[in-house]
Amino acid sequence: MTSGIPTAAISRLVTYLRILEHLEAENVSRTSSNDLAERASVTAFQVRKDLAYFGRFGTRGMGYTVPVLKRELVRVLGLNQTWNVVIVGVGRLGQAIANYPAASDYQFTYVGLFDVNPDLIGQEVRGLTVQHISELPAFARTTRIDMGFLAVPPDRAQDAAQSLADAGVRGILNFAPIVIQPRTHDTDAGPDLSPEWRGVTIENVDFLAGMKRLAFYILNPHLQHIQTEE
Amino acid sequence: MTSGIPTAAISRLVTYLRILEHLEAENVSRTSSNDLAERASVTAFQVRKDLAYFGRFGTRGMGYTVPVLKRELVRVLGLNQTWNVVIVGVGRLGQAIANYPAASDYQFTYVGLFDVNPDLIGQEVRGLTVQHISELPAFARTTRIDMGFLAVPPDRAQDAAQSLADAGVRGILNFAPIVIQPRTHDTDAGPDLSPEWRGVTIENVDFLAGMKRLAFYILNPHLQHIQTEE
DNA sequence: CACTGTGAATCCTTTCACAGCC
DNA sequence: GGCTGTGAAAGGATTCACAGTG
Repeated sequence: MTSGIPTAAISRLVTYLRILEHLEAENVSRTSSNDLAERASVTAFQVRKDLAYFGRFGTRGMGYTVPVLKRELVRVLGLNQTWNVVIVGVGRLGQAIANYPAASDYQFTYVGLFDVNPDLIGQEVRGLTVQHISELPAFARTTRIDMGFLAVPPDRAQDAAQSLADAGVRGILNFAPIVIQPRTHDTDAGPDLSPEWRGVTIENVDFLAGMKRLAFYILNPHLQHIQTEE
Repeated sequence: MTSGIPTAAISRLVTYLRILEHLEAENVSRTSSNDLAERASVTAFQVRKDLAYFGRFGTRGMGYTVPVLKRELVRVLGLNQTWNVVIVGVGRLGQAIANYPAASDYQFTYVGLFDVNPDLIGQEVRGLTVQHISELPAFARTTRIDMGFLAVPPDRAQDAAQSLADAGVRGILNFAPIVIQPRTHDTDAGPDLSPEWRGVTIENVDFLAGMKRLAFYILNPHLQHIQTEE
């Protein structure tokens, strides 16, 4: 990371935000780097450093006020604006995601569901009609799509990812157990990203990988790390 | 990590293994650090270093033979032995996991499903009868449980994790959006893990966090990182 | 000659100690 | 006095250059 903010810090910010939501729900109005650290299973140094990357949100000698820090983290993470999401792949996993209660927190909105299975097309899932993936380009011309969630079988994931990139999404949350290859074209200065992949971010959520890592750490407790986030 | 193996290396080994399975399925018999690197979106240095933590699996001047390297990674990751898994939480997400096709690859076997919802108890899911979570201790006395997958709502996740630890699991794959707190008891040398949590590894698979990180990186493309694994 | 395996160098992340402020 | 914010130090992870070998 050239610009100084560790990617792990972003994961931790998400955790801090969740803790603040919890504290707010319990009407706790103040907290501290120590309190947050304990709840997040990190050190207080880490909490303060992570927050310091983005500003000064506390009061020395006092700590943090829950609603203020929460608001600031929401802003930093971009959760105070709308995000239009499509899901590609509406099998069991895609439906579980679509129906997951907290997933439409903040301004995330599912705007379209796509699949190739004729049995699914036309079905209603969470108030949306499943469309064939071939409808995605037309759909993208009428509706802004910010993110795509990819919950198709592994052998279809690369093509589906390409469809999402072609549709102009800015980010892909990939549930399939593959590494997505952004398409490249060759220039004389080596291969370069195709324009539809410029600035597209990919996050992987891969439980098969998680279960294999778990096997490894169970067998090798000496290099244990208590808790990992992919 | 005091002992020298970066945790990120383990994630990458899982990726290399997947690539090797893919190559084997296509009857490719040889590969190289360069080929693996390209497919995994990392550098060839990284591939060689990651493999070197565990042994010498290649031939200088030649590369790696696919079945050999695959077998070695399977062994390193502990996938050549049986793993008995229970799922706690058999809602939509738990069922999607139980039915995910590749999840019973290698020697992973689902041996029990648990929930608290009366509508689910007694139902068959993937050939197993859903039991009430209160049956878990008795079940654990008759069947060895290696891992627990935790797919319950966030407000039940801490208690369910405790039940899994009490049942003697060695690892928890946590799908709930919370940080699990291993129970501690206080000694004069500070707080210490309770015995049931000794050596228990936790891996988090959190798509809500993934979607929030995605929002952040879409908004901050200058600190982009192409692809992250939680 | 090609490609692996690896100590050394670099880079990044976390930890620390303390200055700054309420 | 207590707790945040931060430059500096320590610790890890990645990159590199090249020695080693079929």
